[in-house]
Amino acid sequence: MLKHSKQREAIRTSLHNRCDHPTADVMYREMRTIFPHISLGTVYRNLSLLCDIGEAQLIITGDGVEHFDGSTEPHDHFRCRECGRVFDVPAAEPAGEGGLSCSIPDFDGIVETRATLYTGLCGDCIR
Amino acid sequence: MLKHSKQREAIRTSLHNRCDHPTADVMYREMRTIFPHISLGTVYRNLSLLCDIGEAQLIITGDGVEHFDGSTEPHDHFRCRECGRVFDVPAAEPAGEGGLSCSIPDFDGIVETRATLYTGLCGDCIR
DNA sequence: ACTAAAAACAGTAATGATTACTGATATTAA
DNA sequence: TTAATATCAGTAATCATTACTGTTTTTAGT
Repeated sequence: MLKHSKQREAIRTSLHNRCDHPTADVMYREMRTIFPHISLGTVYRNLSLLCDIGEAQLIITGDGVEHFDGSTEPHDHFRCRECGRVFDVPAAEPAGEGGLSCSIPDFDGIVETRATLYTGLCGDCIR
Repeated sequence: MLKHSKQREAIRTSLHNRCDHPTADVMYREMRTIFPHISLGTVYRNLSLLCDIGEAQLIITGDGVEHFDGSTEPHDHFRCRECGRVFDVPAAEPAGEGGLSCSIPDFDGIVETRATLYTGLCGDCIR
């Protein structure tokens, strides 16, 4: 049974208002401005919980840390290898006509999720 | 300057002959049957080196461990959430006509790599 | 073939992100 | 109001990966 908590509410609100894709540590530092005694474990637990209930999504970019995305709309990501920032990009394929199940030809399993990650140099880092 | 080593050669050969996508630990256990005193650090170092020189590729699946792929042909991956195995699947988009640079519309950066990961249930785990 | 420079090694310690544990506090259904 | 329990803060444990250290192996140049 899920109970309300100020900490979780603040984490969820902040994540939804952000346009970047913060790590748990970044969220922790932001939350400490509101709750000076908040625990890093609380941040991890609630971010994980928000992902479980579909109000956030976990992004693995290969940089060794978990990123969290407040948007659950289907879209892809681009990580700049220079500055490390993660940007949203439009989904490569429209979710319509067949959906994920038809994403892989000649495959006898069930596809539940698809995540596409681009890497390279962002516009800022080229200049 | 790159020097030859028996350990690296064995790691490379084994990785190229495998059809799965082993972790460093799996490779370590296999290599110990050939070199009983091989170090885990040696396995990590050489797997990383093979990736650097383009003879292997690192796959991040979000299961918390690094997987390595002996094939550098462009293709995507599917990870079964039940058994954890990682399968190859054909690349979603042909590499031709424009290549990666044109993968993202209205993007002012440079796209160097694209990795698509599907998750779900494999055929075996459905049954 | 001999030798010296340095690449690679085995073994081990350190790092760092994430998770698990513990006793206290806050929330909520009855 | 109260009892049950979800959540909390604080801290310790876990575990994959990386870094360090002294030794061995490889190889270019003589």
